[in-house]
Amino acid sequence: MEKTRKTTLSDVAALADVSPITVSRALRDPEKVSPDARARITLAIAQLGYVPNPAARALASGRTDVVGVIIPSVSNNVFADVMRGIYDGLQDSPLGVQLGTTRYAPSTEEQLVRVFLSQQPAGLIVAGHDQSPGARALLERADCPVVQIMEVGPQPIDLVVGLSHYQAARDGAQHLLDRGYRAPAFLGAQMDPRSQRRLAGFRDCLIAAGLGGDDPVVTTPEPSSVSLGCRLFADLIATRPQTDAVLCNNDDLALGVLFEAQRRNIRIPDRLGICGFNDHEMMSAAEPPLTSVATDRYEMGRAAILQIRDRLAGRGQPRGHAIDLGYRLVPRRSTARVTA
Amino acid sequence: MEKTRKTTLSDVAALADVSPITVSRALRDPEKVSPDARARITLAIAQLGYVPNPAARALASGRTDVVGVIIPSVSNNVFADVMRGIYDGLQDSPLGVQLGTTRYAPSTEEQLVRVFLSQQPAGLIVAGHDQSPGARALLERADCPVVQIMEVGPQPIDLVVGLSHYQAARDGAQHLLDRGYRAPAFLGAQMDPRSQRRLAGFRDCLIAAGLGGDDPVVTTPEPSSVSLGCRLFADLIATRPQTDAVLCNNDDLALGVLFEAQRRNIRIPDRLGICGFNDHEMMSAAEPPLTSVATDRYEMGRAAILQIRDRLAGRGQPRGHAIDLGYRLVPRRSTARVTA
DNA sequence: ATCATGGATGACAGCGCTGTCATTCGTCAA
DNA sequence: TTGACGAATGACAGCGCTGTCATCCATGAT
Repeated sequence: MEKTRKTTLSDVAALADVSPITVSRALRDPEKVSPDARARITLAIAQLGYVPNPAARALASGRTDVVGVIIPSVSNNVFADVMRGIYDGLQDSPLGVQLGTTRYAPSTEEQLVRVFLSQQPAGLIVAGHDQSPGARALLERADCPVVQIMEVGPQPIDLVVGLSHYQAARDGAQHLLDRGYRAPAFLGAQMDPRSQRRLAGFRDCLIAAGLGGDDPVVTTPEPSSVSLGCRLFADLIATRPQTDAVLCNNDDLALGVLFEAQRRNIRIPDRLGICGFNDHEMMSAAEPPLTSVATDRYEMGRAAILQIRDRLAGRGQPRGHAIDLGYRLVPRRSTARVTA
Repeated sequence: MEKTRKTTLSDVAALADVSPITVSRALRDPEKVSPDARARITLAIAQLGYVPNPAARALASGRTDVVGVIIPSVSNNVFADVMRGIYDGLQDSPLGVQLGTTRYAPSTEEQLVRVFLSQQPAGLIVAGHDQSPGARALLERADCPVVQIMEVGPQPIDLVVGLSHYQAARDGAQHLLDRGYRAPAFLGAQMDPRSQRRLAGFRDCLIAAGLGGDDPVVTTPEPSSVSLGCRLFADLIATRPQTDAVLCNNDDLALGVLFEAQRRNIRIPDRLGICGFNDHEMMSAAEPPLTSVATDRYEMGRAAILQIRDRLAGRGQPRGHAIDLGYRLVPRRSTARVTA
């Protein structure tokens, strides 16, 4: 097989009978090229099957069409939804994505920020606002839009799309109290900063209700899973048999609690109330359907990309702009106790 | 804030008192540089906080450190597991990932292949072996390793890591028959080519058992979900009330069937057997635990990357090499019928 | 002492594109 | 008719790195 040199801008230019720079402009900024030349160039590109070389573009212009995305993990289905939003937000744009995973390690995150920024990305999306001081300094100095997603909080670096996990969990806990549960517990896995904030919301709700005596909390740093929900719930009722409701740090755990409760013939919602977090699609399908605090992970990713696209188009929001996507308590049968 | 020019190879070279090319070599191929020079260079890099410019590297060398990954969707949790394997396989390598999603559209896939290949990737990972003729031609001509994942099949393009979905589903169906079920049905969503092959395995199993009379199959092109499992199962028993077992195209659907059966007080496994596909973690946690055909999605991603890394290191497998990761039937209570 | 050898290093050019001017040409007001 | 102006286009250089070949020097064999 013959080594065929890739077709370049100059090849297109020669065929279209213009100079290379005009082809470059036709690609980058069609308005600036006469309709006539543009037509010839378009034709030549099609005939030659020309595809621009992004490395050369990046080198010459000091910009890339890549958005860096730094998240803790790809297997967490919260981030799967976010990624779907990101990819949808990218539609009809020349942008691509470079994904990095921190595995919940701040040092890895800082390293990724450094590497991504050195590649002059079109924008950067990072999860949360608990970056290390070093990473934060780098991001503040970045000359591209930076979007912190997942969570709203104080002192944004640049743009923010998220919600208050503290409030969301606090409302979830309040819902349990409103339904007449008097000994709710908190179950958490993979206790990242957002989970910590949810836990704080739960605790404050109990304290405000005068139920803050002991601390009905079972957590683990292990990654979340349905099986883990079973185990944590087993631990919980072994140590606190009086528990009459659980606020779960996420839906996986809630599903595990449901299964374990079924195994032990614990009646839901009468003997035990269950509330999840995120409102994954399966929650409404379960039997009984499971209450959850709904978050819009998909929109989180999509909005983040749109923020970046707006900025690149020159009509973006100013530094410090935050979009609070909020949350929505979705009460279902798993907490529909007949109030005593 | 002052516009600080990025530090380049030459800056490092000047500080280390060597020529730029020696720095380049120290980075790329440390063996070829004297220990003395190497030490000075390492120091200079640290002092300056130098980070190489990948665009310049790519332009000059015609190679990048990016592996292109082309999958149908990021939200499908099968691919989430694959991605986790890919990222783990990347550990301790200079490689990065560029992800593209086809949304199950062959034309999008071909477009992505074209764009990715034009960027001279270090390797390419594509899902399945049902590429369009155009995409296939491009991939065959690619001058980088190409790994087809998910499925083993005839006429590999280059490397393959997968399993036989036909056999896996056929074994799943056979398991239902072995357990005494006599009217099993197939439930499928998002009927991509691999799902089609699973369906074929199911059908052939029934035919071989002399049960091939009608065609107890309910499918939909919609994306899979737990709720969809509920609905499809409702449709199924409305039209085929004699159904005594379901082989589900994936675990989401199986979970939906479980919930819907619970809602209708259909006893599992006696009145209805349920078998899923993939053996997602939740299957063992469910009540009753759900039988599934286990596949190793994580290893699929990891092995694909390792194949590419081996190739790049010059000790790779020859073109046409296929790794069959197989599958494993995991019988659980959901099909533990007391055989009549 | 001489030369072949190989390891270490360097000079040069160029990868494909775009930023920054400069140039050309047609149009319109004076 | 003339000059000013803006739209369209082009020339040039250079982005930061690496492939290729050339050079240098210490070593050991002759």
